[in-house]
Amino acid sequence: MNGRHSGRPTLEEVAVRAGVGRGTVSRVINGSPRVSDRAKAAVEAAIAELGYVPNRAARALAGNRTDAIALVIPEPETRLFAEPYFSDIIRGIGAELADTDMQLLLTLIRTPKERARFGQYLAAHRVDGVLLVSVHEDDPLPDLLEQLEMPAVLNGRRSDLESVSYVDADNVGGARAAVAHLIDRGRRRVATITGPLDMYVARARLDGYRQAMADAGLGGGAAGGGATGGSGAGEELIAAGDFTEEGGRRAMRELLARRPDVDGVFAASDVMAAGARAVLREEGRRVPGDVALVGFEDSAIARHMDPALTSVRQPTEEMGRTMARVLLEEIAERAAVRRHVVLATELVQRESV
Amino acid sequence: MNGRHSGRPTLEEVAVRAGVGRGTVSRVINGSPRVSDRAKAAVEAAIAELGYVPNRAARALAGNRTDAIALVIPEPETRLFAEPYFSDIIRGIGAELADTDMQLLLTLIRTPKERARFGQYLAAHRVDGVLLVSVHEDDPLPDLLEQLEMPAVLNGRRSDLESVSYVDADNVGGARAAVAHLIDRGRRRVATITGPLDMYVARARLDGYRQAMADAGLGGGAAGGGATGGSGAGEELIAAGDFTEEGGRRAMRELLARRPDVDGVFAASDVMAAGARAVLREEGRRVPGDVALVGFEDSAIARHMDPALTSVRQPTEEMGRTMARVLLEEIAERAAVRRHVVLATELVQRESV
DNA sequence: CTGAAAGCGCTAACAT
DNA sequence: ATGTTAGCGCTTTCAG
Repeated sequence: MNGRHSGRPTLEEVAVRAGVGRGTVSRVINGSPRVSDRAKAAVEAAIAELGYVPNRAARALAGNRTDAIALVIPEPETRLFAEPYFSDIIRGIGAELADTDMQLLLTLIRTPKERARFGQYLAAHRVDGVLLVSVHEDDPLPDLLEQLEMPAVLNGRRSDLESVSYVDADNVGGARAAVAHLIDRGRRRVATITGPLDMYVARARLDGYRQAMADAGLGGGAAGGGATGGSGAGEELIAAGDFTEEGGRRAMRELLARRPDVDGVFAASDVMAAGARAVLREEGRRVPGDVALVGFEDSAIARHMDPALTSVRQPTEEMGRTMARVLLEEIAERAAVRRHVVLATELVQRESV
Repeated sequence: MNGRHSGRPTLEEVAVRAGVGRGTVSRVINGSPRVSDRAKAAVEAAIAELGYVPNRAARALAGNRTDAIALVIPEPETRLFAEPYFSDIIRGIGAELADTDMQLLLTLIRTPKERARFGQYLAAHRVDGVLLVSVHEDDPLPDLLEQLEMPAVLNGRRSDLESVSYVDADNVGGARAAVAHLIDRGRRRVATITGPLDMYVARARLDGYRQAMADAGLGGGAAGGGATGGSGAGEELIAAGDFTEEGGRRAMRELLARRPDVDGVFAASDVMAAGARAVLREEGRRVPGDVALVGFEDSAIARHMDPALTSVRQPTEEMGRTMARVLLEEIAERAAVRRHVVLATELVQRESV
């Protein structure tokens, strides 16, 4: 009735080999300080000799934890935000997790049904924490996570009042710098192509645009303090996009129709900037000669865009790293301490403008 | 000594509620046919009422499996092959796994040390199977996997003699179609920019080039049957790249130096095609007027390249799907049946050339 | 067809 | 400091 060993040595065998009890072996493995050096050495030797590797499942079962975290990616977003952004995030997360024995579970959520099932998923204690990217304002997942008291970190935030821990780029600052740059270069009729305004990131970038315009005394709207509201004459310099190239095209056409004299455009994403540039060229405008473009670097295509195109770079990989670090901390302390991290962006000037 | 319930209902509770034994509940959950309809109904009702979700750790421990597979990505490759390729693969894998309760573990391997640790990782039975992308010819991982009798599926293959299961795109066919296309359009001095020839995928694409050249009676080398060997006058139309844009530039310059009269180029990746195009333009050649370009679509930038640029499209997402499907099959049958799947590519003609 | 019982390998509380 | 013991929740014989 015994002995259908799966081949691999168990903690028990290590204990025997080392001439100690199982408890001691467990303590050594988990780095408990309450072990004599002698015992510790013996155990470590036995582990090495036997090639012992702890069984995760057993550990998870007994310890009521999984040593795994989930990276949740809503499927639609994966397309929108151009993939390299995620790649970098993932790279960062991976880098941070490398020293840990924490596993990274990839969880793609594509349907509302799967979204619903996610609750169960978490409930089943299948992960110690959750990393969430591309959260929309009305995303119920963060609240669910909070209810379940599940450690979680968002990439970005739903609003200024985000309660769940998050790591975000300084979108306002980045946008502001981008627009200020255009203005510094002598552009006066600077327009912006926004992202979908139900996303905080899009609103933040629009805010940055407004602030920069206001700072320069140009009529970019009512802002200056950070409020997204505000309307006025400058509104005709604002066109809504949706972070897609086609959206960028549409918005650029709209802008051109409303203000043929536009001489600078800040697009809230490089993909939209690419679309805008295409339209500008079709319309016979020189870029950046007639119209200068600055985009937010969300995607790899930035590297393949017009070399003269300046853009706002986000510390994407660093964000991934930070997300993981924050999550690990949150898991370590059982307390629900929320952390809000905003990382600086950088204006990468490609050429003349 | 008991009762520090974690809150969630257990199989035992379901059994009590349904008025059956634990064994029966387990059978129902695992879809065993050896259960009466009555018992099954009772158990299902109890499960629904209690909101029972099986505990994966317990299951893994008792069943000696994990219901998880690992997607292994060598870090360096992640950069090379431009990320969208992976994104699509992952999307496909995710889609296929959605109906399963199989988990996807993301495993980034960046250092030789981590590569070494991977053996332990597997040994600890932490996954039921492995998905491997971007395998180099000298990659030891596939062999390790085979030794361990671990179900595994590669994306691509190390050579024509690959022993491990794989899912690959028809690189030879794609390259051949691309070059044939150029020749059909009247190009006669068609060159190729290859990938690193220590990768099968690069050799396969070169083979395709050679075959098409030979078919047309143009001196593309000695080939025709698939051998990569072969030299001759046509060799000067072949330049080695490394799948990077800069590599594409270098190769293009080389080509131009050797054969200023080149009128068509098949680049083994779109990233290199982009580099080649940049050089061509710098040199004052019109693309595709003077020199027509066809690239293999590995990356998203294809979408942003010259609209006149025709390219070879791979069924990337489908490949991911297939990989997952094949792996699941391999896991299901305990036997080590190797499957080799080659999916067709498609020539996407953008415009005139 | 279905209970009962024996673990899977580990952690953690309890005695020493 | 360390051995012992009792489970964690599930799968799987083994008897009926």
